[in-house]
Formats: sequence, structure tokens, C-alpha cells
Amino acid sequence: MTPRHRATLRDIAASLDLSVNTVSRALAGKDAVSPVTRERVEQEARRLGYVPNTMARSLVTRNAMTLGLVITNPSNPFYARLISAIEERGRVRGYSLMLMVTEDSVANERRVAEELLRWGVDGVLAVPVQHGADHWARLQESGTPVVLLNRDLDDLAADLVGVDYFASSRRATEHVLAAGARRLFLIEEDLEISPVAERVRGFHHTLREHADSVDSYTVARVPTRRRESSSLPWDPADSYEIGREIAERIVPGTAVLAGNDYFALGVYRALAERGLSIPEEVAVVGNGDHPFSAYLNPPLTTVRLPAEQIGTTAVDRLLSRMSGQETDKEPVHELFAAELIVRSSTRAREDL
Amino acid sequence: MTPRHRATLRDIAASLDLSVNTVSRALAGKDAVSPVTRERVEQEARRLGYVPNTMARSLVTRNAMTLGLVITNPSNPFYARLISAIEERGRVRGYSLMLMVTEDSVANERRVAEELLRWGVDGVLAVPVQHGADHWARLQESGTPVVLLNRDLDDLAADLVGVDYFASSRRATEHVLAAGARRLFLIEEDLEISPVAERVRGFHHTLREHADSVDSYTVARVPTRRRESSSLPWDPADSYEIGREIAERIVPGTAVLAGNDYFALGVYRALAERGLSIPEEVAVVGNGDHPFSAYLNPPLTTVRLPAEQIGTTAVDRLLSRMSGQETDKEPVHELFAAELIVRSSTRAREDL
DNA sequence: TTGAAAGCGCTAACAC
DNA sequence: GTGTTAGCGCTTTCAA
Repeated sequence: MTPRHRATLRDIAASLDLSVNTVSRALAGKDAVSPVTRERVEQEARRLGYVPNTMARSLVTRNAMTLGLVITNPSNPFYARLISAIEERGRVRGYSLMLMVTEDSVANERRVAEELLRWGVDGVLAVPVQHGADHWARLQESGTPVVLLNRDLDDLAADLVGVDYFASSRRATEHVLAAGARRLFLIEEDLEISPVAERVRGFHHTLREHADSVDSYTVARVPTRRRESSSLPWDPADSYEIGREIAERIVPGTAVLAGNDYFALGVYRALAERGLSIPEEVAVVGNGDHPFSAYLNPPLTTVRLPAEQIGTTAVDRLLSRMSGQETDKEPVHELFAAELIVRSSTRAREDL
Repeated sequence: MTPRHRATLRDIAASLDLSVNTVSRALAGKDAVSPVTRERVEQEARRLGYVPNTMARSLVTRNAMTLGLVITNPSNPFYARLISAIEERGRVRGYSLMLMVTEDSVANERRVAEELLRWGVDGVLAVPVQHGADHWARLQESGTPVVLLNRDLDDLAADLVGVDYFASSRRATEHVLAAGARRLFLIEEDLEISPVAERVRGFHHTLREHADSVDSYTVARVPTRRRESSSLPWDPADSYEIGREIAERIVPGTAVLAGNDYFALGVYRALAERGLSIPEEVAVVGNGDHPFSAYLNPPLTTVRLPAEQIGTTAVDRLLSRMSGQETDKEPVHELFAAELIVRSSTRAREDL
């Protein structure tokens, strides 16, 4: 904790009787330096424990070598994996990460965007809250590219890297229909975000295609706790009540599609309490393929999300935008397929 | 994406025919400015869309208003909660967060510490990998306080904010002993980190105290996957094999204490496959109280970790150190109690 | 190959 | 109250 003076280029220069400039060039590995000088400089730098000042450099190069990462909730396991993937890819590419958490609050998001602007980060990756895109637009206008993660924003012309939830929802719905479901429930959090909207759309779309073989369907919205309090993890408790209501309306051939595996687990309990068995009496499908899902009783059929792929791609996408070669190119939406992992909580027709 | 010139103090000054300095003072809300001038400046700043340049300011104030947060693995749900708590507290206190991920690799950690040094962050919060503390010491020497999170480091004189794992382990062990366990298994990841060491110590300590009522005990180390690959989430699959071995050695009065809830879940399956029932034939205790645990079958007895408290306290601790008022004060270890949440995977004596 | 001068955008010290 | 000067640590002309 010795608040010792930190060596600067000037210190090295002084002690070697060189100009600051030469020292800078020597350390930067530029050509216009004699091998002898370079050696002396490097040695003195080591001796003095010199550490370059990134801020000073950034100020002049106008290059922060930093990416802003804006996440609604790090406790969402999908976002946690996204953070890892993005951090890793960013690091490989030489970028540091400024992490900001919005807790799904627009007010926070505005503040955060402003903060990123002040820092002059080179680019921003963001899971947007929804409602209000002007702060993102502002970043873009000031020359900071923004790439959206997982959630789309209608009123912002920005790249998006995410999941093809429409397709995955269709896939899951078709799966339970094929297994004989005639009464379907979709349980989603009531956040007005594109992933939920897309899954609902995929659900409806598929049901329309199979109208003859469907008796009834319901989209249940679980009130989110996230708007009130801070960044809470998902919790089966959130869907338990809904699960109980559904449990009362079970007829042979019922299927429940849950927006995430935690919701599915809440439903598991509600069903168990009524003595209903999965998949014999009810089929259940989750979303996210969280590590616990394969170990539930019965193992949960769910959708695996390509978090690593998304994180990596998003960073690359952002870097392309930052390179400036793509200016004026239309926003790109890259949606990756999510894989349905079939386990014992649903059954194929053949098994019946 | 218009790479439009960003307004600076000079722009405002020029357009108002004032000195840069006056504008700076006006915007900073300092006293030595006439109300009229201030009003004009603020208006012009708005008109020009002025955004202060944090780096430039930091360069002169020698105050980055940034904290470094070093995490081994954001997909660890405990660390995810820690990240949320720290980000929130930091933000409240006016600090931004630079997030670095080490993936439990010392090489990464070194690089990360260097990076933080270059950025000149004001303080660092870190979950250390273990082995090698010189890079942290280097940060301290250059005047950047370091507060350790969750894991202690023998060879570093730094504050630590974490969990009293020794106590929680004792508590859990006593709990299963009280419920009649005579053969005990402790399952931990084989990382050489203080939390694991402390839990093992608590386990042994308690067993020694109850030597008469214990027939046998085993500490099983699950080979970690984290050293090889990137930041993977915990997975019940990791403990499943160990669980199977244990399942073969079950006698009446067996208890399994798992290092985390995911490990406990892996054991659940292994036991179920042998037709062993919990808690009648085996008691199981987890660690971490992850949201799924209460919804397992049977609900898992586990230890709740005070992540929010730790995050908040750690930030405050760091800020005190940064204030410089505590220089030369001995390193402080703040360990918070973890609460044992008793559910149906263990049984109190009375129930027998 | 090296150095001098200028400046990134801002704040701090002191004069006026 | 306001302006002038200086400087944070670095890179980038441009001369020498």
C-alpha cells in the first residue's frame, strides 16, 4: 500500500538521458530506434517497474480498447455464460470489459449508457431492457457501435445476435403435439421482451398449423419479480402458483411449455402435489438446459441455448462495426438455432 | 454511427466566448461562477450534447472512479450474485466496474492484474485463483488496495470478505450427526482453495469431537473440469461417479455432505439408481442454496450463502482502504455466517 | 536514429 | 467571477 510514485516514460527518459519520445518508441516496439537504445530502455523500464498508463494512451489515440457490456441480470445463468464467452473473446482480441448491470430498469439503463459514453468505450454489447432506445441511439450517433444481445429492440437500428426463439418454440410445440398433446400451456415471464414475444408467436403459429389436433391452449404470464427488486435469480417459486392452477385443469394429453427450466421445476412440484405423473399425464418442456435439468426426476426435456456461440459472434460483430468498414451497412440479425434436448419429461408418440 | 466530432469544454467555451476553465467550473458546480454564466454554460452544453470525458478527467485527478472485479467464473451462481451485489454497491458509491475473468488459471490472473494496473483502477476486488500472490502484491505496492472475495490467500496481506465455511461445515456435520449419521462422506471439488480447506477442516474437527458416534468418514475429491477448459458451470455430472461409488457403500446411518447443490444433485441420481431413499437410508446436505434446491425431490437441506452481504461489505471495505485512512492497519478478515436450511433430505432425530 | 513541440480533454493554482 | 498558465502521461507530427 505504499503510495509510491509510479514510474512514467519521463522517469525512464531522465534516468537514461533520452527524450520521452524515444523511450515511448522503444517500448512501443517501433522501428526507428537503435537496438542498443531499445535494450537500455527496456532494461531501465524493468528496473523501475514501469507500467504504461492506459488512460493517457487512450486519450491521445482515441481508442479505449474497452468494450461496454450491459447485462440486465448476471444471475440469469444464460447471461452468466454470455458474460464468460464475451469476456474471453474480448480478451483474445485485446479488449477489456466494462460491466454494467441494469436490473431490468430503464432508469438504470439510461444512466449506464451515459456512463459508457463518458468513458468513451469503443463499442457496446447490451441486453436491452426494452422501452426507450434513444440512449442507445445516442451512443451510436457519437460513433460507438452497439450490438444487441438476445433481445431485439424495435425502434433501434442495431445489430442483434441472439437465439432463434421462434424456431425453438415451434420445435418444442411440435414435439409435444407429436407426442399426443391436445391441451397446451405456455408459461412465460411477463416481461415485454422479444424472446418471450417470439416464443409466444412460435407457439401460436404452430398451434394454428395443427388446429385440428388441439383442444385448447393458454399462454400464462408469470408476474416478474425483477421489476421491483434487484437482480434476482430465476426461481421455481415464481411459477409454482401458476403450476397449481394448471394442475387443476389437467386432462389426458396436457403439455406445459415453460419459459425456463426453473419455471418448469415449479410446475413439477405443483403437478407432484396433485399426484400427476410426468410424462404419463402431463408433458413438460423447459428452456435453457440448465445443468440441473438433466438430473431432475424425470429428466427435463428442454432447449439448449448456444450462449458461447452468441457471445463470440457478438464480439466479432461489434469489432467489425468498430473497424468502420461496415458503416452504413444495414443492421444484421444473427439468430442461432437452439437445440431441443429430449428427455423423459416428454414422450415420443412411439412410446405411448 | 456518424463519427461526428464530440463536443468538448473548448467548444462550449469558444461558442460562449468564455475560458475553458470557467466552463469547467460551471459544469462541475463549483462556487466561483456567476449564476448567469452557469446558466448559459449549461444551456450551451445541452445544446451541443456535451458529454464529459472521464478519461481526461481521471488523468488529471488521478482517480479512475473504477473498481476492478476479478472473478474466476461468472457461471458459478454464487459469484453471479456477488457480481450483482458488487456492481450495485459500486454504482451507488459512484464507481464503475472493470470485470475480468480468470477461469481459475494463474496465467490469466497475472495478465488480468497487469491490465488493472495499466488502467490504474482505484481498487480491486478479487476471487483469487490460488498459488502466486505476487501480482496482487504488486498492485498493493503501487497503491491499489486489494480485497479478496470468498477465498483467502496465505501469502498475501490483504483484506478478505467471505463466508465462515469452517462454522457452516461444522454446523452441517453436527446436523447429520444429530440425526443419527455414523458413516459420513464429504464431497468437494479438488481445487486447493480456502473454502474447500475450511469445510474439510470443519468436517474433521466436528468428527473428532464426536468420535464415539462415528463409524467412518471419507473426504472425496471430485476432479475439477475447470482447470482444463473455460468457465463451465457446476454440473451434477461431476459428482455422479463419486455418488455411485458411495452408493455401493451405503449402510444405515450414512450421510453425504456435498460442496455444492449441484454435487448433491449428482448424488441424488446415483442413490436413486440404487433404489436408496433420502433421507431414510441416506441423508444429503448441499451447499449454496441454489434456487432449484428447495424444489428437488426430496427438497435439499443446504447452506445459504450471504452473497449480497459479502458483496456490499467488500465494496465498503475496499472504499475504506482507498480512502487512505486505514493505511498500515492490519488486514481484516470479515467472515459471514452461512445459514443451514434444513429440508427433507435430512431428518432430525425426533423424526426417526 | 533521435529530439522538440504540440496536443488529447480536462482540472488545479494562481493571478487579475 | 473569470482568465492565464501549467500539467496529467502519452503519442504524433516534423525537424535535425
